[in-house]
Amino acid sequence: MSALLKTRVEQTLGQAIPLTEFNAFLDLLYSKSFDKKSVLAEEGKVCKNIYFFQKGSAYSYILDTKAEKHAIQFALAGYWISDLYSFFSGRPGKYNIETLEPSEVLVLNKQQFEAACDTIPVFNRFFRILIQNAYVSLQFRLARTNSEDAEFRYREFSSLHPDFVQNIPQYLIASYLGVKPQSLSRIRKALLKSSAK
Amino acid sequence: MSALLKTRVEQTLGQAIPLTEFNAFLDLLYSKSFDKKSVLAEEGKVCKNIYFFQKGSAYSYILDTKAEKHAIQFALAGYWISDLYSFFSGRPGKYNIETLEPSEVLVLNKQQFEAACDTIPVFNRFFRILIQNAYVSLQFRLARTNSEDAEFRYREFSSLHPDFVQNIPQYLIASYLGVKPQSLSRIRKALLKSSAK
DNA sequence: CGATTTTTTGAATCATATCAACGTACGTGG
DNA sequence: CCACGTACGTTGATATGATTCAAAAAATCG
Repeated sequence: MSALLKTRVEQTLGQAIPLTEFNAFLDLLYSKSFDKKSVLAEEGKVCKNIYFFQKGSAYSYILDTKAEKHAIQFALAGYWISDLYSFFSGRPGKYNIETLEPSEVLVLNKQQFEAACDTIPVFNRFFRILIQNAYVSLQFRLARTNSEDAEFRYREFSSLHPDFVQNIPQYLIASYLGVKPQSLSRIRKALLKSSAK
Repeated sequence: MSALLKTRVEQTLGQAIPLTEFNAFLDLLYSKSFDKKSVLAEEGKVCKNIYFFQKGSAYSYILDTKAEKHAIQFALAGYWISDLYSFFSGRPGKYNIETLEPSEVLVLNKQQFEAACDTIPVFNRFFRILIQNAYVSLQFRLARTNSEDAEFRYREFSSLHPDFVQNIPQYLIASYLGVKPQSLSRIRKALLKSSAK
């Protein structure tokens, strides 16, 4: 029984979920531990699972034409992470997912996912909302990248995701925000100065 | 009967679709004409339709904190456009959609959409793929914005979407690519020069 | 502890934005 | 059908935010 998972699913759905349904869902997941730097998904390979983090953290990234990493998404305890495109389409993924710490995750694979959607209507809805949310947050992020400068984006990110700022290395946050680590370091310095006054 | 729609749906699905199923789907859509600059969706209002363009063109955009427009998506004949987030969630939208020319579109509203998903399994799959594609192309776009310079992005955009370059005003393409119109003008000039040699 | 990774700092450079002006095209009413 | 106004595109000069290169300082890990 994972209280964290239940809470999070209910938050996503915006409604309470009967315990019987939740337990039916829980039966479809299995628990797994990963070392630091474990690879949960790899570019070019089909991503067969969705991961729910109970402990630890991970991030997904893409390699650009110069083989540089660009952080796409972060997951801490209570977050889902996957290459949803590859997972849903069954096509080779474009992203990599790696743990940042030793982690405990619940794994949902494609067959069980389909079983959950087919047999538990509320989970059909849940996963539709999951991809919607992913889509919306991407749209928002792109709009911000195109319209605000790096300092604005970092401030917004900090207030929206203080947990990420606490737990994710700064060079990955920089990458997520679309700036170089050196620039983020300078931005933070400037913010500290101005808030000190 | 819209041959264009049938072709496009089959392309998206990657499979042929029986004529009976297609006609059942077509019955759920209705055709409508719009003047230039018609508003198909508006920020703050629930977007109740998905639009398929038979003729004409449109674009969706978001307003940033400085009230500047940022193009999100374009639609020419053969393309779908909507505020999918608002459409699926039933929540107020964050985007605006406006025609660029007098247009003829097929309209699918939420009830008919749900009817299509419930009664025609292949359309359930179709719409799931539609949002997946939207999600994937956004991910790709964000990765590019964060990793490549404006000239690269424009060249890639031109080769990927020559139809957009032909039919969409340059200042909107600039906005879509996350640069100012003046900069795109200079980029094009530089490209013309280098290709002339 | 030593080794590696991450963060900071400085100086120079670069890409894109900004401001301002002018040219061009388009379509709308006279 | 032409003229006029508005929207769009181009160009130049300058400003600015962010990158790059290089190196040192700080933090983390085995």
